[in-house]
Amino acid sequence: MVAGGSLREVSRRAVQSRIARTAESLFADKGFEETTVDEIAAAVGMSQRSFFRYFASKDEVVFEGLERLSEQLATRLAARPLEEPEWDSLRRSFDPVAERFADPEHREHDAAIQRIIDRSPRLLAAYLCRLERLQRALTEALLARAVRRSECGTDEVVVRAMVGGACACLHAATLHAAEDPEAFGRGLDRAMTALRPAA
Amino acid sequence: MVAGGSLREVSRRAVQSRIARTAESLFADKGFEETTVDEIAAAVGMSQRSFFRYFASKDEVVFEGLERLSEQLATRLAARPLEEPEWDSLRRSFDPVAERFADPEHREHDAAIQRIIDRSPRLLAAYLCRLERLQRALTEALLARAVRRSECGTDEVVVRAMVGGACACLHAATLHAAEDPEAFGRGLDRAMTALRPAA
DNA sequence: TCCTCAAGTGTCAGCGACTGTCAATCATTG
DNA sequence: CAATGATTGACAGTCGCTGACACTTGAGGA
Repeated sequence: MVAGGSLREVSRRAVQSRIARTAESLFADKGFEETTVDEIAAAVGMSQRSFFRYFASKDEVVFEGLERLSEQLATRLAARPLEEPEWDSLRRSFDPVAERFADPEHREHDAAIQRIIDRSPRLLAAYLCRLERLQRALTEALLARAVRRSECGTDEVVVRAMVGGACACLHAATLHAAEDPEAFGRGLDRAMTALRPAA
Repeated sequence: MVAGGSLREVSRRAVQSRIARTAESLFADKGFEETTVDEIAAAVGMSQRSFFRYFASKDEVVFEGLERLSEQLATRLAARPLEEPEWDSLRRSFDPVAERFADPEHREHDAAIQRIIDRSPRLLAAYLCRLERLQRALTEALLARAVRRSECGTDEVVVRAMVGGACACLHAATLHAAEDPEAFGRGLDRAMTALRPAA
């Protein structure tokens, strides 16, 4: 577990976020598909080849921040108390997302990114892929918890479905928040209350 | 609403499924990413350009059948009785999927396709995209139903989340069925029973 | 001080998905 | 038979992305 990273990694991160900022403004202006990697690289002042040394693909630029948030959720879930009902643990692990929506500055930025994603089928696909990966991570966390509680009879399908259901609530609230950003938290709570499993 | 389509469309469909069959066997042999469109076209006996006249992208070949199944689910849901609880309607609209898993011939074919999808990140993304589209369609169907029952107070976020939860059950059962195809139906029922909303 | 080594970069060449264009072909219809 | 419209192949081009190689630069040791 490395916290900050070496000096080299820090400067690498700095370049990455410079690229990301530049690219995002281009995407917002012209759209994702209409912006070529060459243009981004030129705007940053580097060759196309170097762009691909910082990001494995054009898609990744957009999801730079989301990746970190996603990891945060998984570690949060793992840190919840063992006795807490799983549904509540899932809800609590979503808190960082709600906090981002509460902070106006982050909200503005995230909304811009979401607009970019919604307008590009390719990006939507990539986004859903990340969501799927998040679900796998959350499922593993819950399964590991079940083991630690020495519940041998845990039904993997049910856990997977429950995580999927919770993430569906998150996704639905996010879509809803596209129209009314303030309503994210309330929407999420309504959805998760309505879908709460009986057990 | 056209049922069969004109003679031209029928022959077009025939060519499409010939391409699809050829492509699938190539994918199964060498993998999706490792098979070029040129190879597929050559194997079918046409130019690459013509391939793209039948399929908008290389991805689409794989999802030819799934698309139809998806439409089937949406129309099924719309046809369920108004009084039926939404969760039950969703479960019933999934019946065609269960039936496919029950039929050994279809199951074999679908399992092959699923293996292809699972081995390619790009295809997984495309698959999740279709699932998302299915969710949109199902959500619309349920919302339309609420209108017909003249329930004005329907919470769109909750409906969206509920559909998402049901589809999460479907997805979880599908993943589970990758290991044990016979267990699809049981897995789906366990998941949907466990996640059934209280209301 | 000079040499060396490693990291970062630019250039170039190439692959594969996909698109636009145009001319040739083929079947249909009058 | 001639005109028309749909289908096709051939070709050229764009864009995302990768591999190979040469160059620069800055840090550290001889």
